[in-house]
Amino acid sequence: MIITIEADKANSDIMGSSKTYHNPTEATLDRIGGKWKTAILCLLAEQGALRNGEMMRALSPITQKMLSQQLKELEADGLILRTVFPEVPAKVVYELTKNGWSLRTVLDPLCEWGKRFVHTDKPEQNHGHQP
Amino acid sequence: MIITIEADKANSDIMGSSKTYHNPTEATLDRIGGKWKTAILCLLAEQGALRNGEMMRALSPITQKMLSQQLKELEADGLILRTVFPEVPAKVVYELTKNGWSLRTVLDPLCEWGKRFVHTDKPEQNHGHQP
DNA sequence: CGGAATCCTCGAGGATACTG
DNA sequence: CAGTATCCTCGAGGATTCCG
Repeated sequence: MIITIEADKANSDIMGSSKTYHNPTEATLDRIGGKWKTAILCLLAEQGALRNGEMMRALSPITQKMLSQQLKELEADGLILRTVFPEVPAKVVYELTKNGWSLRTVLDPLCEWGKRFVHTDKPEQNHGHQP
Repeated sequence: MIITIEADKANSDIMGSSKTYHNPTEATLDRIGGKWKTAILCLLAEQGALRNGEMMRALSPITQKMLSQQLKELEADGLILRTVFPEVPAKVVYELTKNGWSLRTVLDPLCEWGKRFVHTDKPEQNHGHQP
Protein backbone atom coordinates (compact mmCIF):
# COMPACT_ATOMS: atom_id res chain seq x y z
CA MET A 1 0.00 0.00 0.00
CA ILE A 2 1.16 3.49 -0.76
CA ILE A 3 1.36 5.81 2.19
CA THR A 4 1.49 9.54 1.87
CA ILE A 5 1.22 12.06 4.62
CA GLU A 6 -2.12 13.80 4.58
CA ALA A 7 -2.23 17.32 3.30
CA ASP A 8 -3.18 18.91 6.59
CA LYS A 9 -0.44 17.07 8.41
CA ALA A 10 2.22 17.61 5.80
CA ASN A 11 3.63 20.57 7.65
CA SER A 12 4.37 18.60 10.76
CA ASP A 13 7.28 16.85 9.16
CA ILE A 14 8.18 13.30 9.89
CA MET A 15 11.34 12.70 11.86
CA GLY A 16 13.76 9.94 11.10
CA SER A 17 16.92 9.75 13.21
CA SER A 18 17.70 13.46 13.29
CA LYS A 19 16.54 14.03 9.74
CA THR A 20 13.33 15.42 8.38
CA TYR A 21 11.33 13.65 5.71
CA HIS A 22 8.11 14.62 4.05
CA ASN A 23 7.38 11.09 3.00
CA PRO A 24 8.52 7.61 4.05
CA THR A 25 10.04 7.03 0.63
CA GLU A 26 12.53 9.79 1.36
CA ALA A 27 13.81 7.85 4.33
CA THR A 28 14.57 4.92 2.07
CA LEU A 29 16.09 7.01 -0.70
CA ASP A 30 18.18 8.79 1.90
CA ARG A 31 19.85 5.44 2.58
CA ILE A 32 20.10 3.95 -0.88
CA GLY A 33 20.04 7.09 -3.02
CA GLY A 34 23.80 7.63 -3.20
CA LYS A 35 25.30 7.49 -6.66
CA TRP A 36 26.71 3.98 -6.22
CA LYS A 37 24.72 2.55 -3.35
CA THR A 38 22.19 0.49 -5.25
CA ALA A 39 24.96 -0.87 -7.43
CA ILE A 40 26.97 -1.83 -4.35
CA LEU A 41 24.00 -3.39 -2.60
CA CYS A 42 22.95 -5.36 -5.67
CA LEU A 43 26.50 -6.54 -6.17
CA LEU A 44 26.81 -7.79 -2.60
CA ALA A 45 23.38 -9.40 -2.84
CA GLU A 46 24.58 -11.29 -5.86
CA GLN A 47 28.11 -12.16 -4.96
CA GLY A 48 27.98 -12.46 -1.20
CA ALA A 49 31.09 -11.22 0.61
CA LEU A 50 33.52 -9.16 -1.44
CA ARG A 51 36.84 -7.40 -0.96
CA ASN A 52 37.61 -3.81 -1.81
CA GLY A 53 39.55 -4.62 -4.93
CA GLU A 54 36.88 -6.97 -6.21
CA MET A 55 34.27 -4.27 -5.86
CA MET A 56 36.50 -1.69 -7.50
CA ARG A 57 36.73 -3.91 -10.55
CA ALA A 58 33.07 -4.88 -10.58
CA LEU A 59 31.91 -1.29 -10.20
CA SER A 60 34.35 0.31 -12.59
CA PRO A 61 34.59 3.20 -13.27
CA ILE A 62 33.99 3.97 -9.61
CA THR A 63 36.86 5.69 -7.79
CA GLN A 64 38.43 4.43 -4.59
CA LYS A 65 37.22 7.49 -2.73
CA MET A 66 33.61 7.02 -3.75
CA LEU A 67 33.66 3.32 -2.97
CA SER A 68 35.09 3.91 0.50
CA GLN A 69 32.70 6.73 1.17
CA GLN A 70 29.58 4.92 0.07
CA LEU A 71 30.62 1.78 1.93
CA LYS A 72 31.19 3.80 5.09
CA GLU A 73 27.74 5.35 4.84
CA LEU A 74 26.10 2.01 4.16
CA GLU A 75 27.90 0.57 7.16
CA ALA A 76 26.83 3.49 9.35
CA ASP A 77 23.25 2.83 8.28
CA GLY A 78 23.61 -0.81 9.31
CA LEU A 79 23.12 -2.13 5.80
CA ILE A 80 26.49 -3.75 5.29
CA LEU A 81 29.09 -5.34 7.53
CA ARG A 82 32.78 -4.59 7.28
CA THR A 83 35.20 -7.22 8.54
CA VAL A 84 38.94 -6.71 8.79
CA PHE A 85 41.24 -9.71 8.75
CA PRO A 86 44.52 -8.75 10.44
CA GLU A 87 46.72 -10.37 7.86
CA VAL A 88 49.59 -8.94 5.86
CA PRO A 89 48.69 -7.37 3.60
CA ALA A 90 45.44 -6.28 5.15
CA LYS A 91 42.25 -7.99 4.03
CA VAL A 92 38.84 -6.36 4.31
CA VAL A 93 35.58 -8.01 3.43
CA TYR A 94 32.15 -6.48 2.98
CA GLU A 95 28.82 -8.22 3.09
CA LEU A 96 25.16 -7.43 3.61
CA THR A 97 23.71 -7.36 7.10
CA LYS A 98 20.26 -8.72 7.83
CA ASN A 99 18.97 -5.21 7.36
CA GLY A 100 20.82 -4.98 4.10
CA TRP A 101 19.18 -8.15 2.88
CA SER A 102 15.78 -6.74 3.80
CA LEU A 103 16.40 -4.14 1.13
CA ARG A 104 15.92 -6.73 -1.57
CA THR A 105 12.20 -6.01 -1.40
CA VAL A 106 13.13 -2.52 -2.57
CA LEU A 107 16.10 -3.21 -4.84
CA ASP A 108 14.35 -5.95 -6.70
CA PRO A 109 11.46 -3.87 -8.07
CA LEU A 110 13.81 -0.93 -8.58
CA CYS A 111 15.92 -3.16 -10.79
CA GLU A 112 13.03 -4.83 -12.56
CA TRP A 113 11.33 -1.57 -13.42
CA GLY A 114 14.55 -0.07 -14.71
CA LYS A 115 15.34 -2.96 -16.99
CA ARG A 116 12.73 -1.80 -19.46
CA PHE A 117 14.99 1.12 -20.30
CA VAL A 118 18.06 -0.99 -20.62
CA HIS A 119 18.34 -2.39 -24.08
CA THR A 120 20.50 -5.41 -23.53
CA ASP A 121 20.55 -8.38 -25.80
CA LYS A 122 22.45 -10.59 -23.45
CA PRO A 123 20.33 -13.36 -21.96
CA GLU A 124 19.13 -12.91 -18.42
CA GLN A 125 21.44 -14.35 -15.82
CA ASN A 126 20.47 -16.08 -12.68
CA HIS A 127 23.08 -16.12 -9.98
CA GLY A 128 21.19 -17.79 -7.19
CA HIS A 129 21.23 -16.18 -3.79
CA GLN A 130 19.28 -16.70 -0.59
CA PRO A 131 15.48 -16.59 -1.00
CA MET B 1 15.59 -11.06 -9.01
CA ILE B 2 18.47 -8.71 -8.60
CA ILE B 3 20.39 -7.96 -11.75
CA THR B 4 23.83 -6.49 -11.73
CA ILE B 5 26.10 -6.05 -14.69
CA GLU B 6 28.92 -8.50 -14.67
CA ALA B 7 32.32 -7.26 -13.70
CA ASP B 8 33.89 -7.81 -17.08
CA LYS B 9 31.06 -6.08 -18.86
CA ALA B 10 30.76 -3.19 -16.45
CA ASN B 11 32.86 -0.98 -18.66
CA SER B 12 30.55 -1.28 -21.61
CA ASP B 13 27.93 0.90 -19.98
CA ILE B 14 24.26 0.40 -20.45
CA MET B 15 22.44 2.96 -22.53
CA GLY B 16 19.04 4.33 -21.65
CA SER B 17 17.62 7.02 -23.92
CA SER B 18 20.83 9.03 -24.36
CA LYS B 19 21.98 8.41 -20.78
CA THR B 20 24.51 6.02 -19.37
CA TYR B 21 23.74 3.74 -16.46
CA HIS B 22 25.92 1.23 -14.71
CA ASN B 23 22.97 -0.63 -13.31
CA PRO B 24 19.24 -0.90 -14.12
CA THR B 25 18.35 0.61 -10.75
CA GLU B 26 19.97 3.83 -11.87
CA ALA B 27 17.52 4.08 -14.74
CA THR B 28 14.66 3.93 -12.28
CA LEU B 29 16.21 6.34 -9.81
CA ASP B 30 16.93 8.70 -12.65
CA ARG B 31 13.18 8.98 -13.15
CA ILE B 32 11.92 8.98 -9.59
CA GLY B 33 14.97 10.24 -7.74
CA GLY B 34 14.14 13.93 -7.84
CA LYS B 35 13.67 15.57 -4.47
CA TRP B 36 9.86 15.60 -4.68
CA LYS B 37 9.09 12.98 -7.29
CA THR B 38 8.21 10.06 -5.07
CA ALA B 39 6.07 12.34 -2.95
CA ILE B 40 4.25 13.59 -6.03
CA LEU B 41 3.78 10.12 -7.47
CA CYS B 42 2.53 8.70 -4.18
CA LEU B 43 0.17 11.62 -3.78
CA LEU B 44 -1.32 11.14 -7.23
CA ALA B 45 -1.55 7.40 -6.66
CA GLU B 46 -3.56 8.09 -3.55
CA GLN B 47 -5.72 11.00 -4.57
CA GLY B 48 -6.18 10.43 -8.27
CA ALA B 49 -6.27 13.61 -10.36
CA LEU B 50 -5.12 16.79 -8.65
CA ARG B 51 -4.72 20.46 -9.48
CA ASN B 52 -1.61 22.54 -9.00
CA GLY B 53 -2.90 24.33 -5.92
CA GLU B 54 -4.01 21.11 -4.29
CA MET B 55 -0.57 19.63 -4.74
CA MET B 56 1.10 22.76 -3.46
CA ARG B 57 -0.85 22.45 -0.25
CA ALA B 58 -0.41 18.71 0.09
CA LEU B 59 3.31 18.87 -0.55
CA SER B 60 4.07 21.92 1.54
CA PRO B 61 6.71 23.22 1.95
CA ILE B 62 7.41 22.63 -1.73
CA THR B 63 7.86 25.75 -3.86
CA GLN B 64 5.92 26.49 -7.02
CA LYS B 65 9.09 26.33 -9.05
CA MET B 66 10.03 22.88 -7.80
CA LEU B 67 6.52 21.53 -8.25
CA SER B 68 6.33 22.78 -11.83
CA GLN B 69 9.80 21.53 -12.61
CA GLN B 70 9.32 18.06 -11.17
CA LEU B 71 5.90 17.73 -12.81
CA LYS B 72 7.38 18.73 -16.15
CA GLU B 73 10.08 16.10 -15.86
CA LEU B 74 7.63 13.42 -14.78
CA GLU B 75 5.45 14.32 -17.74
CA ALA B 76 8.41 14.19 -20.11
CA ASP B 77 9.17 10.72 -18.79
CA GLY B 78 5.60 9.66 -19.50
CA LEU B 79 4.76 9.03 -15.87
CA ILE B 80 2.06 11.64 -15.42
CA LEU B 81 -0.51 13.26 -17.67
CA ARG B 82 -1.14 16.99 -17.70
CA THR B 83 -4.54 18.18 -18.85
CA VAL B 84 -5.45 21.82 -19.36
CA PHE B 85 -9.08 22.88 -19.19
CA PRO B 86 -9.48 26.12 -21.13
CA GLU B 87 -11.63 27.83 -18.54
CA VAL B 88 -11.25 31.17 -16.83
CA PRO B 89 -9.34 31.09 -14.66
CA ALA B 90 -7.19 28.32 -16.12
CA LYS B 91 -7.57 24.84 -14.70
CA VAL B 92 -4.83 22.23 -14.94
CA VAL B 93 -5.11 18.69 -13.72
CA TYR B 94 -2.40 16.09 -13.21
CA GLU B 95 -2.82 12.36 -12.98
CA LEU B 96 -0.78 9.21 -13.34
CA THR B 97 -0.41 7.59 -16.75
CA LYS B 98 -0.45 3.83 -17.14
CA ASN B 99 3.31 3.93 -16.92
CA GLY B 100 3.05 6.02 -13.79
CA TRP B 101 0.78 3.45 -12.21
CA SER B 102 3.27 0.73 -13.04
CA LEU B 103 5.62 2.47 -10.64
CA ARG B 104 3.55 1.31 -7.71
CA THR B 105 5.57 -1.89 -7.72
CA VAL B 106 8.53 0.33 -6.92
CA LEU B 107 6.97 3.04 -4.77
CA ASP B 108 5.15 0.60 -2.57
CA PRO B 109 8.23 -1.22 -1.22
CA LEU B 110 10.13 2.05 -1.12
CA CYS B 111 7.44 3.42 1.15
CA GLU B 112 7.04 0.29 3.23
CA TRP B 113 10.74 -0.05 3.89
CA GLY B 114 11.04 3.60 4.85
CA LYS B 115 8.21 3.49 7.34
CA ARG B 116 10.36 1.71 9.84
CA PHE B 117 12.32 4.92 10.29
CA VAL B 118 9.27 7.06 10.60
CA HIS B 119 8.12 7.12 14.16
CA THR B 120 4.50 8.05 13.82
CA ASP B 121 1.90 7.20 16.39
CA LYS B 122 -1.03 7.93 14.17
CA PRO B 123 -2.88 4.80 13.09
CA GLU B 124 -2.26 3.55 9.58
CA GLN B 125 -4.61 4.97 7.05
CA ASN B 126 -6.13 3.21 4.15
CA HIS B 127 -7.21 5.42 1.30
CA GLY B 128 -8.35 2.87 -1.22
CA HIS B 129 -7.09 3.15 -4.73
CA GLN B 130 -7.17 0.87 -7.75
CA PRO B 131 -5.68 -2.59 -7.10
C1' DC C 1 46.20 -3.78 -0.18
C1' DG C 2 42.84 -0.55 1.42
C1' DG C 3 42.33 3.30 2.43
C1' DA C 4 42.50 8.95 4.12
C1' DA C 5 43.25 13.91 2.92
C1' DT C 6 42.69 17.85 -0.44
C1' DC C 7 40.95 20.50 -3.81
C1' DC C 8 37.59 21.61 -7.25
C1' DT C 9 33.33 21.73 -10.22
C1' DC C 10 28.87 21.82 -11.44
C1' DG C 11 24.26 21.41 -11.17
C1' DA C 12 20.12 20.23 -8.13
C1' DG C 13 17.47 22.69 -5.40
C1' DG C 14 15.75 26.96 -3.13
C1' DA C 15 14.27 32.26 -2.65
C1' DT C 16 12.27 35.83 -4.94
C1' DA C 17 9.91 38.48 -8.33
C1' DC C 18 7.18 38.85 -12.51
C1' DT C 19 3.20 37.22 -16.05
C1' DG C 20 -1.01 35.70 -18.99
C1' DC D 1 -4.79 30.22 -10.91
C1' DA D 2 -0.75 28.30 -12.74
C1' DG D 3 2.86 29.04 -13.99
C1' DT D 4 8.07 31.44 -15.99
C1' DA D 5 12.43 33.93 -15.19
C1' DT D 6 16.63 34.98 -12.40
C1' DC D 7 19.88 34.58 -9.20
C1' DC D 8 22.39 32.11 -5.67
C1' DT D 9 24.16 28.50 -2.50
C1' DC D 10 25.93 24.42 -1.06
C1' DG D 11 27.21 19.96 -1.05
C1' DA D 12 27.48 15.46 -3.75
C1' DG D 13 30.59 13.61 -6.52
C1' DG D 14 35.08 13.34 -8.99
C1' DA D 15 40.53 13.81 -9.74
C1' DT D 16 44.60 13.53 -7.59
C1' DT D 17 47.99 12.73 -4.13
C1' DC D 18 49.75 10.68 0.15
C1' DC D 19 49.85 6.74 4.07
C1' DG D 20 50.25 2.19 7.34
